[in-house]
Amino acid sequence: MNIKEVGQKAGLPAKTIRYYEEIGLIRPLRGANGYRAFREADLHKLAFIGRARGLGFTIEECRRLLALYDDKARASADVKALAEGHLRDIAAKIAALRAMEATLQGLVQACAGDARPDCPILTGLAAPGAGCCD
Amino acid sequence: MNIKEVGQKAGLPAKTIRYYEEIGLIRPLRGANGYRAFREADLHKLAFIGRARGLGFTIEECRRLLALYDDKARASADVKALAEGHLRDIAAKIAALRAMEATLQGLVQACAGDARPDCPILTGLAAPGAGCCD
DNA sequence: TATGGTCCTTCCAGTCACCGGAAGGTCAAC
DNA sequence: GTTGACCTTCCGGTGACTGGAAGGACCATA
Repeated sequence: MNIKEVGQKAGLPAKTIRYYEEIGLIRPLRGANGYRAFREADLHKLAFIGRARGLGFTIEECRRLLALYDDKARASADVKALAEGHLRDIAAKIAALRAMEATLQGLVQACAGDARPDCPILTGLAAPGAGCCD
Repeated sequence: MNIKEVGQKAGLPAKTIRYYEEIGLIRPLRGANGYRAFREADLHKLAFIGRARGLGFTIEECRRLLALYDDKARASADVKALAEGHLRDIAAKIAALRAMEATLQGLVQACAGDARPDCPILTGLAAPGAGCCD
């Protein structure tokens, strides 16, 4: 398989796959013409990485997940710990975004949104608490 | 005011303030010794930027917010539109994170997390749908 | 056989919003 | 005069790619 074909099957752009090779996540063979030659195992690995990335795991976490996947003597507790750590990261990000959302929604609701210049959003940013509803 | 003092008052590290000058967000004066000399107006602006960044606005959005803040003939509708656009971005990010969280939670709950190698998290990543609960 | 189009390769640079550190100048206190 | 804390600029790195240029490879058709 050439890079484009494997990319289509794994749902990843060719550029990304080259990058994954560069950082040592995958090691495809090379043909006589210098083209990368992907086997089924490479495709499998790429799809695995793609799904892990889709769940928000970092590249380094993907690397560890792949190592655990390859390690037939792994303890599922190690995988679970990794995933739970990531779940905590996700929860923290959601909480931070929700806090932003709540504050900003308060400001937006107070803003008339007409042709006049008076704007609680700007005054709220200029001096929290003094403006309106921070 | 020197950079450290203004940084403490605005809640921003000196590095960040130098960066903001580099990209043209602020233009502090310079003393005879080459040190940046910050006025009250600079501090005000920096605090404004800091709060906007804290709400997740990008640097470019901060630039536009500052321009609107300086424009006494602005329409509050323009500010509101900017904020609402950002609110949509936030909502989209939250939705994406929640989707990740839900999927990952399903996998984590199915995982025994003991010393055995069997792991629905890994099989779920290796082949969605086949593994367990994707 | 020429030619065109689509693939492949590497390398370089850019993204975003900074952060760390090195090398060197300045200032205030003791 | 000598610390030590500040300031300056410049360079490089972060994460995970993405875009583009320059050049080689492959295949089908005229």
